[in-house]
Amino acid sequence: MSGATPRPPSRRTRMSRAARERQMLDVAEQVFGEHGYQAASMDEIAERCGVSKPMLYEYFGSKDGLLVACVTRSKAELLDVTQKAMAAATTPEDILWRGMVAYFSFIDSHSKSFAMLLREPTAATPQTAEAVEATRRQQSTLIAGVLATFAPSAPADVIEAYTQIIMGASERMALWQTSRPDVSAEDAARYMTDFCRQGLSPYLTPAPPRPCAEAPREPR
Amino acid sequence: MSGATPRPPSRRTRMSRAARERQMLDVAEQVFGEHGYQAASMDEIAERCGVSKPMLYEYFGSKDGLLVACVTRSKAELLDVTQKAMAAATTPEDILWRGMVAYFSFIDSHSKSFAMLLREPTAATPQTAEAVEATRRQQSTLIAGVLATFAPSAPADVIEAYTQIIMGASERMALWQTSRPDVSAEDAARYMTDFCRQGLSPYLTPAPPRPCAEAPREPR
DNA sequence: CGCGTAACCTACTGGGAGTAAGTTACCCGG
DNA sequence: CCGGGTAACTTACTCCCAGTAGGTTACGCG
Repeated sequence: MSGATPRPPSRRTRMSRAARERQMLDVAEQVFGEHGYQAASMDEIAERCGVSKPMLYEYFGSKDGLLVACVTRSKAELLDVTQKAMAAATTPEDILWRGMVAYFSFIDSHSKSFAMLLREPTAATPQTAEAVEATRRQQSTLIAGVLATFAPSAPADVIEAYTQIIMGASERMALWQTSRPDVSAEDAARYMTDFCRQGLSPYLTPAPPRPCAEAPREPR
Repeated sequence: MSGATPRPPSRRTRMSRAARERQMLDVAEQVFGEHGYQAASMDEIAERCGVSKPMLYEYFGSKDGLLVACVTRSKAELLDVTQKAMAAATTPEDILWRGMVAYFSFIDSHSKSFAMLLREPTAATPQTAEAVEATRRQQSTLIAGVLATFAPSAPADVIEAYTQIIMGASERMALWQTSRPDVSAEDAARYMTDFCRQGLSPYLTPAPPRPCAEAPREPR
């Protein structure tokens, strides 16, 4: 590697497409994370790559395409991490626990950029929204699978609803965790698994004024 | 156009500031809801108001300011609706139930624009993010209050975490509900309250392989 | 009736997304 | 070593839209 010396100025290093794309995704993820999608400019991303703007368009088509590519890469990484974590589990509860820890750890390490993804989905075109939604679907499938194992007696609509609940709760929890440095990924995972397992019941008063007959009825 | 306009040419009605502002907010809420924040153009909003763009800037300062004003108005409305609903309740469970129904009903009726708010928070400036976050804080306060009543024995960190969980779950549930016409606001509320009350425990297998000693530990 | 002011306008600037068309460096077969 | 083909890269634009400067009209009111 004679010319691979890390010198930013003067000498422009010409890169292979694959390498340049990877670098662009790294830079884009960072810039999007710093300013948010809308405020990030393609010129800035190009400049930080040491390259001119049309290259970005050559490789990713549009600003939106660049975001989609970032999302897609993260999605793959997240899926990989969570699946690997869950594969090591034995009981359903353990699956849930390990999955949650993996999820919160992942977001913890990618916090800035991933928080952006969670809050800024529909940036411009439906394309982006679709990519983010695809990530959710992927996670949903995973969760729904766990739920089905966890609760084989639950009807489909309840599984679906609870999957959504868990998705939303996890995302909010992740966002909250990034703003609370004293809350570790394990803490977040524990809150989630505890809540999923029993809800509020551990804290209910021992003699609750809860006539089950007239309460908003049981899940059918 | 060839003069086929349904309204007479001199119809340019001059309005009081208050009335015009209200109209602008109505139109903006609709346009933002239709296209999303980023894709919505100030020119279109102005045109639909039958007014020119600088008027919008005169009254709201910026595109962002307009969004913030929309959010603020919706926030007040939502708070009003949920508080009124909860005031009529008797037991803590009833509070939760009524609050949830009110929340989902509100979003159901404002679906397009409110879904936009839920998914598109950090549009441009921190100002907008702040306004949306303020709405969340308001709701969080409400929820945390209910939780404290519901579960007086729960420690503060659990209350905080569970509040976030419920917030996130509700938002996701609301989004899901808008895409599922067969799910009513009451259905959504029922899923939520059931999950909050007991989590997954009703569906757990009667003889669960759950050694509590090594399981991710209980909420402290 | 005229005068102050608030509602409203036309016509512009500026910045960033996206593009057309040209230039340079690297690889590879003679 | 040498051309030439192609992939990496550039300059220099266009267009669209947020935001603005400054002027114009209509309404209330003394």
